[in-house]
Amino acid sequence: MSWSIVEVARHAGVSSRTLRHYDDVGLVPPAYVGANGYRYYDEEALLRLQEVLLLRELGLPLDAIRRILDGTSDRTAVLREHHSALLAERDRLDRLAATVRRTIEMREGGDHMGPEELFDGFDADKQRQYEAELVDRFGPDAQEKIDESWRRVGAMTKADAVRIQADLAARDAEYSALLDAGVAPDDPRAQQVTAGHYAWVCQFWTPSAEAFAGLGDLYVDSPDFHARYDAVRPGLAEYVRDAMAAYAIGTLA
Amino acid sequence: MSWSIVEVARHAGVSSRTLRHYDDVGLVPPAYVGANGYRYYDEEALLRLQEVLLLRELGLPLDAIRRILDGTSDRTAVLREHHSALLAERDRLDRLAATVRRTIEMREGGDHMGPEELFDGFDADKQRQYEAELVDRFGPDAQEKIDESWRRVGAMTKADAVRIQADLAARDAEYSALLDAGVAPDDPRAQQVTAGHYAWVCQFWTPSAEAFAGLGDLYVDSPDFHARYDAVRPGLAEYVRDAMAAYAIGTLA
DNA sequence: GTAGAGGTTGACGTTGCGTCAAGGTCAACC
DNA sequence: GGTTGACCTTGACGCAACGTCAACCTCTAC
Repeated sequence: MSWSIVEVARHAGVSSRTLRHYDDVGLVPPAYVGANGYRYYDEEALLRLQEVLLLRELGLPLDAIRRILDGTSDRTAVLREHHSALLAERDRLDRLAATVRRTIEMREGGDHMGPEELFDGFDADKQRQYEAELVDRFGPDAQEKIDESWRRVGAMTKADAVRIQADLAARDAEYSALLDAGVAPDDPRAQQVTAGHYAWVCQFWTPSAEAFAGLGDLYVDSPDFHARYDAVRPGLAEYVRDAMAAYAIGTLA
Repeated sequence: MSWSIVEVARHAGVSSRTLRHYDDVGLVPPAYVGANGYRYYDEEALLRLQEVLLLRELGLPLDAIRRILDGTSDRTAVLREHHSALLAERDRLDRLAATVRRTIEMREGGDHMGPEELFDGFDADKQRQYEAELVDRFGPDAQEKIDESWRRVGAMTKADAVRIQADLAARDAEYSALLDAGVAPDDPRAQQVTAGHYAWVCQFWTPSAEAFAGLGDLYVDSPDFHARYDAVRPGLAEYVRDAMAAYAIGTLA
């Protein structure tokens, strides 16, 4: 016995378009094509279709389904791999949802402060930008560092912020004086200031050597950071970057 | 100051193809196009790009990003909605992973039995097919019922299975006799048999009226079930379906 | 013959690019 | 000026799994 495409589609709960697609890709061919050009399906084809629909329901791609049904892949192995992929994707979405939630909370404000309040003129969105840049540059590990910095910042008070800002301003001045005096960025005097700078950053997160040097790059590459340093003194962003790079190589590595 | 597309791409960590795409869709236009036809980006364009990349990192579609940046959508509202969608998708993947895991376990066997052992000639894959069909027909709520049936079946013994199979065979014979005697499916005599049938099904799961009638449909629509009933007596599948439908309307609804 | 349901092929669309072809532009170097 | 290699353009096809639509043929009942 055989059925037309619309009969099969109705019975199987799919569209005739889907069935034609499956025929086109060789996944579920009809039993035969009539003289009228119509597709007719028999019971064997229906059973194969049921198998396909079941596996598709599990989220497997059509190509994987074909390999299973044609016996070129082991069904259990494919399902295991798929299971792992599903768990990984679920975890990724979980983390992403947490990131979005935190972004929402940042925008709505709260009692605790964020690092943006430690940098004049920066807002939550820009901070997010720099975090994304860090992750882009150093890979997903950087996200852990960023999360760590949020925890530390979350524990700070306004008084802490005032002290940290004063500390930052003082270091700007120190770097600027060294630049004026023609002290090379890798000179011990400059490196002493950079050690303080490093300690300052460690209030938020503990960068590796590479990350610390990368942070210096960010000061130069980012228009906001660059403008901020140049407002203190032209060329300061590059100077600080070079001092940080030297410190990363000479002390942190 | 302005930068060429490759300079921007390198700095931002995206491809020039991406930048051209963003220009094409009006999301991040360059500051100007030179006489040579090249795109040049200024700081404003870079900042907009950073915003785009940040929001894309959060998983937002480009169209949503555009609406946010153009001020036609409220950023927080969009993020809230996106957050909900992410959680929903995460949950869906979680459930799907659990289904896949269970499918794997079924294929690897175990000590406990499945309903397929209660229906001669059915195997794990076909059972999965029918579960998928039930979910398709009645929505995700059916999955809970299926899960419930697995728990009940898991607690059964082989002796239970023998009794249940004998019970099933007896009911087949009863339905067949009624059909032979020309008793209408909604006749009280037939409905009495169907009451027993319903109780039989309730050993596995407790169907709603709609689901019970749907199960009857499944007996007719599914080639395997249909063949099984027809092996007892031609036309029996339809008869049972009609009896079940009458019982669903007259007693369960 | 007509009307309506059913069926075909062909083609475009979806989202966000990756890849490639063909050809022009730029800058450094000889 | 010519050459080379990097850079840049537009145009186009591909990806995965169909949904949608147009144009036209087929089937069945009236």
